[in-house]
Amino acid sequence: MSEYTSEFLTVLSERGYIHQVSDPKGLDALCAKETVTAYIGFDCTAPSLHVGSLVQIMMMYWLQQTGHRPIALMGSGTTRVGDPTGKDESRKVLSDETIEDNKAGIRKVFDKLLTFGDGPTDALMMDNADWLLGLNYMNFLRDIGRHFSVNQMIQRDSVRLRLEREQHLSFLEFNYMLLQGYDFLEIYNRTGCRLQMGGSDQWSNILSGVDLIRRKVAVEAFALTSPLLTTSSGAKMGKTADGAVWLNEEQLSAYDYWQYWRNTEDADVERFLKLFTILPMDEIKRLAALEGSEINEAKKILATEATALMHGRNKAEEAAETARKAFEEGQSAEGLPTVEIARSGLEAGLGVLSAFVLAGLCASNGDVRRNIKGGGVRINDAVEQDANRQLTLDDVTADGVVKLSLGKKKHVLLKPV
RNA sequence: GGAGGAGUGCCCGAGUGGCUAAAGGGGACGGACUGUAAAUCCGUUGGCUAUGCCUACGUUGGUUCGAAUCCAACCUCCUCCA
Repeated sequence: MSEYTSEFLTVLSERGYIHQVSDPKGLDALCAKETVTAYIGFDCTAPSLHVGSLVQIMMMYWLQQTGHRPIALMGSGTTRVGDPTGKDESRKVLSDETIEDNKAGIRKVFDKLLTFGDGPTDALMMDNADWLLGLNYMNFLRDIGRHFSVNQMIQRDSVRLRLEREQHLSFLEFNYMLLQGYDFLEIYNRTGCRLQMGGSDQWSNILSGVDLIRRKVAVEAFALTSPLLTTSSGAKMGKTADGAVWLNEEQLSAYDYWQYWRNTEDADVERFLKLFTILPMDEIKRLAALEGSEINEAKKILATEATALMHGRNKAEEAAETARKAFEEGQSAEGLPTVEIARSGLEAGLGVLSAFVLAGLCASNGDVRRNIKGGGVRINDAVEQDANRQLTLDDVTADGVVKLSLGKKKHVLLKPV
């Protein structure tokens, strides 16, 4: 199934976005014939999406680029229920207000990559709260529930595995596929959308919508999932020491975002170039052919291109330049993350411990002490071994800052104001 | 409704009266080696106004000189039966 005729599926396929498609030939024919509307759902559990969702976002980008219409579905309705799919039972109950705030933050990402509007291929933003919150249980059971076969539902991997291992499965979880299926039907009715995409873990939920649409309105709908991404050494994408790699600049600076991609493992470079940049394929092949330390060139391009998509070309170039100065010339370039402190505080003397905590480099004074002991703490590029060292105005460099470093990669400039 | 089991640090998981800020593993962070990579090796991994003090083993109370460890009640989760 590697040969597609439609531009959309060809691009997705050669760039590695496709894990499973419900009816490859049928979908391919549809995409080649007409403007297809497709949607992906996002829950509003955090104020920003992170790189874990980036594959899905990029699929929407390519959908629009190849002449189709994407719909970003905000799952603020399902978020109010709480997605039970995660194994952690300790999920917070989010207030309506928080969910609305989160939704606002998440929308920003889509504005960067998709063109919204009323044209035939302009993207749409929808919210399942609009139809889920007012749902009447009896009506839902009668109109939607009747079309779901429990016999089939328990065949789904997500359910079957739980049952086979005699693990608990709540009725709420069991219902989740109905809700998501209903979303698909509702969106089809409103927009004629016939394709739902998502991560591979969403496969069975998407199929339930495909089935529902067939039963309810006798139309063939399609499911397309992307592979679950891990790094070559098996770690989940998007997790770092400080938490998730957020897409919004309020949560993660463009510089840090650039650094995240710059530190990609060798083995992932080609895959990530295809998935997370929009560079042409022959350019990617050229970069992927680099070996040894030359791979670093490919990583820099990956970082700059990926950052440009999220934060704009200027911010990406700045981040690249800052990194070049900091790492290749050893200067304390201006673009490094900067924390402002009161000049009076420095005059009085500021302890190293406090300084590193203040700068956000360490979690606690003890954390700083440990790193001092381990030789990982530097002030203005000089290793500091005295935990009682006081920073004063004498430590301010010609650039008007004090450069604090933790390890070789993390730098923060303290700027007295 | 009945019977049984479980809740330990970021996660998994030992511990069943003092030697326990709590084995071991994972993860993470720092160091060495490199290419701001991987692998490997070494170190660290509750907080503080720090030779001491405080907080911590689901919650609350109790027994005890002393409890993560014993007792009681409660909460939560799980399994089986109905």
